[in-house]
Amino acid sequence: MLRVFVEVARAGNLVSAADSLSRAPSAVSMTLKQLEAHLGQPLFESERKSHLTALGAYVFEMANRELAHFDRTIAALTDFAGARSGDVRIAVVPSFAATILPNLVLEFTAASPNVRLDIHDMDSASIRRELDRERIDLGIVSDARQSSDVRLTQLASDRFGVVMRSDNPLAKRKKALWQALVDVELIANPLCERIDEPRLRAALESARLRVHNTTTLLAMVRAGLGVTVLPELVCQQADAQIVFRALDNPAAARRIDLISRARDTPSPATASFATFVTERLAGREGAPSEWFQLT
Amino acid sequence: MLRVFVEVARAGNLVSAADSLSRAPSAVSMTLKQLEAHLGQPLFESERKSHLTALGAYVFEMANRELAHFDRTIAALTDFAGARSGDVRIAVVPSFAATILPNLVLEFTAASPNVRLDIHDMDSASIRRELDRERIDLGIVSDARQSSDVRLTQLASDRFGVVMRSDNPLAKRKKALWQALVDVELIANPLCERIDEPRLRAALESARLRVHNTTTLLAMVRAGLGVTVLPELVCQQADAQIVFRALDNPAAARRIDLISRARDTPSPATASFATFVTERLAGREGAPSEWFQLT
DNA sequence: ACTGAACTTCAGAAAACTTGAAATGATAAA
DNA sequence: TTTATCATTTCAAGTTTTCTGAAGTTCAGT
Repeated sequence: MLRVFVEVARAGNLVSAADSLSRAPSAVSMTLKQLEAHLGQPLFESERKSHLTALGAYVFEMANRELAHFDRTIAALTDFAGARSGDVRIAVVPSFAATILPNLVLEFTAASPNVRLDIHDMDSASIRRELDRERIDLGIVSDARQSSDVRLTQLASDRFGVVMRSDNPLAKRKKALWQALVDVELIANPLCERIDEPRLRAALESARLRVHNTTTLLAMVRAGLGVTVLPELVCQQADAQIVFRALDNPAAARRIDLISRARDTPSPATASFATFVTERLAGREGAPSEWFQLT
Repeated sequence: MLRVFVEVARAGNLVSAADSLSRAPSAVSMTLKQLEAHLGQPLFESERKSHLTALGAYVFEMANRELAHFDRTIAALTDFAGARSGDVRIAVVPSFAATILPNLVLEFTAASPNVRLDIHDMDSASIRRELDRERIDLGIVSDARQSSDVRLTQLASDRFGVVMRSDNPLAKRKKALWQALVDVELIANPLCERIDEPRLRAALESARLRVHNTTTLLAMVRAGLGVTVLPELVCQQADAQIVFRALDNPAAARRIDLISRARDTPSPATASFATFVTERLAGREGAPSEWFQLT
């Protein structure tokens, strides 16, 4: 009713208003009459709808404001529903956060300027905890355990390999890398200890150094203190002095998984980001540098 | 749709929401489904409508605000239309403004607290001019001339009479007052000069004093400088020292008229005040003190 | 697995809205 | 003043939307 009235008042006559409302003039006339009946007063001075009464002027002003307000509300609602706005809280393992994530975020925010991403980086166990506490909406973790509480999607498979300084003799060797590990100075680290391979286990037994922090670990390798075994993604952060050689036969890899609370329906913005990340990366293997091309 | 959704979200279940909306549950269910279809996302976590999704929570908040805003707008519109709010600019001749108007305003504002009255007092000619310039909505004037530009309603008839100090011999006389004027010291004034009566005209011819301002005029009478002829309403402002004796045979009176622009539809508030004043006073004659009883 | 309450689906009924034709009213030109 | 024209309203009939009650499905709690 208000929309019809505003259009007639703006147009100054009923016929062209009916036209822009895609209604027959009689329909517009009747709606207008209903509104006047509701208010108990005429809205126009004469039968020709060109001059407003005092009431008409007042209603015109108020109705314009109301319609604008309503349209804004509906736009906000559909934007939110269409994930064109909203907040997404994400926690990501550091290696992914430092390598793949930036490009993903760049592209996503370009497509969805009104979605705000709130990104934390922490280890997988913390991510899982924060997810349970509803402090984050999505997590990107490695080797997540299946559970009824989480919805899990594998994003990629991250190969393990030997990490060494470029002048290391092993850098030229392509095969039998597992066997070679036994003979070199190996620096242990938590990431590689989950691999179930006898030759690696043996090498780790005799390791004299164990380093937790990745940056420090790579610094050790760069200093020539030894080689280590890491997922390819982690090495991406290192410079050209560091060389990565994938371990084959058998291949070893960790999964990179996207997790969310199974009990909740994700917010549209969250769902939108999750879908975006999944479609960009799902099930990808091979060199991390090829996982993601910026379009 | 928003109203239905908000009610269901508030109630926490569909059946009682349907009840308070006076709809069958199936109708509510369908409306809800439509809204979800519009948004492209579910609004509730489960089929049982107790837990909102992130989208549901957002829509609930926005819809609540929107509905409140809308209801306020509609209330303002119907208030204005029902003249329960608005502005009325009125110009009134001083005698009326000082005597009858205060009680009228008192009663009107009590009944319509959201109508704001903007009251000026000025002479009839100025009122007519201000009305034409659309600087006032209503005028209360004396002896307005009929015209196609103004809508005119007679509010009352204000008798002329002789005004004298209480100790004047004329005060005891009830009859033949016109004749008596010839023999007394008459103070001329513009108001009485419009009366077409030969004996008054003769008396005015020989008047030695002519006073425009009413307050000064009454002060002259009070000082015993003579008697004058005034409408009863004007004398209401005077104290007990002043006596008014109506002139009969023939009776003389001025009209008090309510005027507004004929070309405009008055605003509901204006119409409401005009109706109120008219119904309270229309066509009244006799002693002004009886014109208006505060109820 | 059963029960009962909550919700959904469906088809028909009711209400609201829309339309085109004809009548009415207003303005402008003859 | 009359006539012509155009805008608006009224009316009856058609169309769409919304609503209802009955029957079916799902879910939580026994």
